[in-house]
Amino acid sequence: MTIRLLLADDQVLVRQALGTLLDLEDDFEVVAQVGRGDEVVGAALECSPDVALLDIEMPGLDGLAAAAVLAEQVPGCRVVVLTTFGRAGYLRRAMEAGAVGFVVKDAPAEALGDAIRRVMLGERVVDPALAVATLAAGESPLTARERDVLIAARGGGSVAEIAGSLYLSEGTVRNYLSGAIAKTGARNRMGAVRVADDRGWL
Amino acid sequence: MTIRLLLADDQVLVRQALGTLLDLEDDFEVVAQVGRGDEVVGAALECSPDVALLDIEMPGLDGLAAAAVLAEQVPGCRVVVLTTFGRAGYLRRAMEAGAVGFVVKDAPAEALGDAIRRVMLGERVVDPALAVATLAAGESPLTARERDVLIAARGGGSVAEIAGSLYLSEGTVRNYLSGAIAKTGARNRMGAVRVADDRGWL
DNA sequence: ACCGGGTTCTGACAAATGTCATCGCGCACC
DNA sequence: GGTGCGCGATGACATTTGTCAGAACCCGGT
Repeated sequence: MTIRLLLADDQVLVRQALGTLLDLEDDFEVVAQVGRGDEVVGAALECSPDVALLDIEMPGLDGLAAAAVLAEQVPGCRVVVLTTFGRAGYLRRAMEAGAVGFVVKDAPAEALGDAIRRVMLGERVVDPALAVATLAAGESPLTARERDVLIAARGGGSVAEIAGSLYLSEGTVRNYLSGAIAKTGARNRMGAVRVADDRGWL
Repeated sequence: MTIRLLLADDQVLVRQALGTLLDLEDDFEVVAQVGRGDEVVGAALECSPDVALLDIEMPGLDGLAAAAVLAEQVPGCRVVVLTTFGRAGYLRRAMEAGAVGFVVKDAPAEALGDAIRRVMLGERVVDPALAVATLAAGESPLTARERDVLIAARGGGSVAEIAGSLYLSEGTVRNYLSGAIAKTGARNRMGAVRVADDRGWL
């Protein structure tokens, strides 16, 4: 009895390579391949895969959002997030989105097959080192607005531009920025953006 | 007669998948796989591949630097750069480093095989759209020092920290930063870093 | 009804950043 | 030998950031 797989990754070359690799295994069958997050659900409804392998960085809809929709609309399909970056926040958000597995592209190929087979047995599969890092990063101490401001600041704009895009006064933006800088332990905006981003707080 | 390939990519999963994909073709044989830039030359000397496929983002030594060393020390080996990002500056730097091919991971799998076969015939292979973008981005207008300062600024440090790490006075750093901001058309440090980075000027 | 916390604003202040003019030094090019 | 350009520095200045206190509002909990 073969395990039916859906593969979502925006890099065609990587997706095809991964597809061939997995198809070589006797118990795997890649039944759908998509290159955009917003095509995931449609393909899953059509092909009813057992496991969906989702990259995070994708156009249209990111893999985490796609996982959330998938968990809701196609409950029979287990989600394994497969990503380049073993960033702490990604893991937490993946779990919150209903994923049951999390594999980094740095892992050896057997680890992927292994993970797929184990989630089919009902297990949750996560790299232990990454799990520790995630716990260490902890919950975000940022308020919703501080988060918004940091996201807007990521683009590199001035306080005036951030204020404009969020319809806030400049003083308010400076206040939130100040709070975010304090909470992240950084010494300026750039540092705060980097820290918060790394920890997955954005 | 098979074409001998060396494959360099730090993401094990991607590398293995790509390896299997290429090995399935009758006229390809993957004779070496490495995960770090500084292992490329050693492996090439040992296995004498016809074509080296190099990712750019790698630990140790980046793919562009590896390409340069390879072109010098193993002249019989053609270099094809294989990267995630079709960023303008990468292409130029790859060409300067002696690469004869440039393939984006967004391309379909046949494009890669095609590129390999064509470089073996002595052709140079580059995605035309990317070539245009590269020409549009133009040569870097930054002086060597402006570039250094921007690179140091990328980490998010203050002027004092940048000055310290480059052994310059703070005023000088501010001057270079100012010049870089003007030349990139940005309105502050963050913007300048982003623009210059995107255009491959760093 | 009261308290606490998040949101939004203002005003004031210090520190960091960006701009500009100007100087001397060395190197390459004509 | 002069000219131009990049490097490195200084000083002065305007602007932008970051910090802090205070005040008003809304909302949820006790």
